Amino acid sequence: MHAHTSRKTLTADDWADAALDAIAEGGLDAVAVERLARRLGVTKGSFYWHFSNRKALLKAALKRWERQQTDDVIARAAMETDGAARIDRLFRGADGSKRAGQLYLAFAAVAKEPLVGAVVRRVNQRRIDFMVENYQALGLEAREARQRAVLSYSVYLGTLQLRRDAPELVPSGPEFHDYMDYIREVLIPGFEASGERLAESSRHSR
Amino acid sequence: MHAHTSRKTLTADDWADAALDAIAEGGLDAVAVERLARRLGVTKGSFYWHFSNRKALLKAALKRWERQQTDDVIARAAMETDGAARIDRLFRGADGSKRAGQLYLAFAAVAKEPLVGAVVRRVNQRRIDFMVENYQALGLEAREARQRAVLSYSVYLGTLQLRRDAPELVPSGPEFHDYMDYIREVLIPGFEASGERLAESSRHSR
DNA sequence: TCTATTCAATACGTGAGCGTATGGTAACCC
DNA sequence: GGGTTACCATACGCTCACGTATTGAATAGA
Repeated sequence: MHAHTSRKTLTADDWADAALDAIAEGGLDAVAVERLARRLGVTKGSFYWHFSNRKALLKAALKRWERQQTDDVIARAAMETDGAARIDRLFRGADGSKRAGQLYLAFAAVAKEPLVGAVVRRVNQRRIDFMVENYQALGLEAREARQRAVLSYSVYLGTLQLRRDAPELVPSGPEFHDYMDYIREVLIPGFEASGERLAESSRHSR
Repeated sequence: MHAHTSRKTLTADDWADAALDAIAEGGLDAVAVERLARRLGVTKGSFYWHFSNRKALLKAALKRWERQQTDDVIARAAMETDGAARIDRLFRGADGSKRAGQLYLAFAAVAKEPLVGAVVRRVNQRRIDFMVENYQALGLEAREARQRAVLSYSVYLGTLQLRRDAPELVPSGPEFHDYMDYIREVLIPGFEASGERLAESSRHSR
């Protein structure tokens, strides 16, 4: 179950990953040296050899997280050919990795700490910039591309939040695809629901 | 500056309000008995007379918050005549009270605590239900009304989050009204931008 | 084999926060 | 005015977490 049975000696990255896991599950407070040590099957003695203090661990964890959530995610999405598919891919990511969402929310919750806040701002910045590019690639001029990007990203964040705080409220199961189609229809210009089963909806003329 | 100069003796509600203030500013961890006491100009002795323990204070604070964020907010929005105006009002509320937003995010961040989580779920439930009613009042049938309600509420939450974590990214100043009009146009069926100044936008045909 | 380096265990000191116990002081009641 | 009640202060013990200091063991290199 635990990973500490594989290698016999720990690295700084092992600690950083453990910190990220802890944050995802229990928030920033869960990053407690002794608790992580127990989790890794060692004691504090190990930790203070790899890091000078708790803050250094946080920096390392934040660094890893930032890379994963910008370069990596964007690189993966950039593999799609057109802007619409990229936007769609980012949205699917929201549903996909639960850990990623938990991590963002946990970090964002303590964005008041300057160390964390700076990284959170950069992550948001890069994500939205990427969104803007995608919308521009779809033919929108700068101003509207930015509006749509911000709105889309807000939907992303809000869905993340709602799925965590009240999962029973967000459509799932058979209604899930309908809901996703509706979102795409609203947020992706030129998108039309495949099945066209939203007969009387989407036009409010009643 | 502080309010403790007005009355000479504290009440349980004073403590609950102080707790809510602390949560809004510093998260749940900021609810520390001794710190609140200093803030109120007294010592722990006072606290443990009004409450049996910290948990009891949290319960009281949550109770107050739940009422404020459901009954009160909804009652105020219900004063509007039609559904569109009500939805619009709820969105304005997001921009209005900063404290309310901070409070929601702070509570939601610790929704894992059963005590908090139950309340957060109820608050979300009632808000979304109210949204659904409004969309139904606009002529949408149940299924689509729910989809739109969830999406709108997600936008609400996401904007809240984004305004806190990266305020420079969300349109403000002169662009703010344009952005709000865009949001309304997307989320409120039958809405058309008043000034019609979105000449070449809002139709992606370029 | 001897030794330096790497990694970890143990023991200790400090501070913050919770909760308890007990004492103090006004106001009010009779 | 003596006593009860409401409200608060002070002092104490406990736990948890951070960080330091010191010791221990394994491994690699010479």
